Amino acid sequence: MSKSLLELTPVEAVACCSPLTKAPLSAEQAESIAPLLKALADPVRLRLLSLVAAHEAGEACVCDLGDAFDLSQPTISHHLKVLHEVGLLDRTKRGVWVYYRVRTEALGDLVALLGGAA
Amino acid sequence: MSKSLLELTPVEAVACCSPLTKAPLSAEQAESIAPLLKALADPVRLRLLSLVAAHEAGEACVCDLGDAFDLSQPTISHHLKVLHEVGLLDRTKRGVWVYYRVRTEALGDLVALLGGAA
DNA sequence: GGTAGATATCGATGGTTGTCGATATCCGAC
DNA sequence: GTCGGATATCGACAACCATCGATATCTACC
Repeated sequence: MSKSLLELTPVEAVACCSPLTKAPLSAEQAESIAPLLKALADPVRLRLLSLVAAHEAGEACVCDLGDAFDLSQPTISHHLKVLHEVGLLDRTKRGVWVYYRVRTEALGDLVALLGGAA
Repeated sequence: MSKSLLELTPVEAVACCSPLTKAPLSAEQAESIAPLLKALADPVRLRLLSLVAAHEAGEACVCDLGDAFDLSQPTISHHLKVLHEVGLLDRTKRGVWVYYRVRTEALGDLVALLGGAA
């Protein structure tokens, strides 16, 4: 590979490994993948991801997402940023509004890592 | 269902939902599932799970696991407890030794939730 | 260019978590 | 029964994180 694992985003790193049930993860692999799971391991972010994924056209405007939560606008923005930074959400600005879209291949790679592909 | 979501272990709860890309998770569902992902979202626990899963016969003795890490024995024990409590690892004591085994159906349910089954 | 609305950033704070050393518990062997 | 080794629990501490209010930035529109 051309880049070190540590230079990759978590979603890129997760595609590098065979299923964790087949061969033990190296320490470096685990360190690269854990941030992706950490991003998912929050109830608010789980729901945000789910809301975006299940939204029509596979994308959702931030203005639609906040209403589902009893949280401040900065907090929602923070969670979306976390999901974006690990590579789970794509971000597009159209006019005043910002739209997020799920990077489905990222979820697919994670599923493969967890052994789903078998 | 007979039990409330909140009475279930995370691995039981994760089997309750359609893939999060198909329908938005409820707040209650997300709260039930997040602990399972939180348990996975640590590099040491990822490697522990992987080591156990990839070990011969699908189970591993604690005495075999500690050597792979530069961590104290209580820390390894703590991480194994976390994985056991959320339902990802089964625990069996044979004599002085304790063996852990991956609950593969738990991983399978998680994969289904993340959309792997499609 | 000034204003209003949408989203992001900043700084602070309380709660959570990974780690450790010390200690407890459990079990087999002698 | 007691000794030694394997594992778990406890209490403490530092690092991390979710959340907030205040504020900044960006864009369309008048």
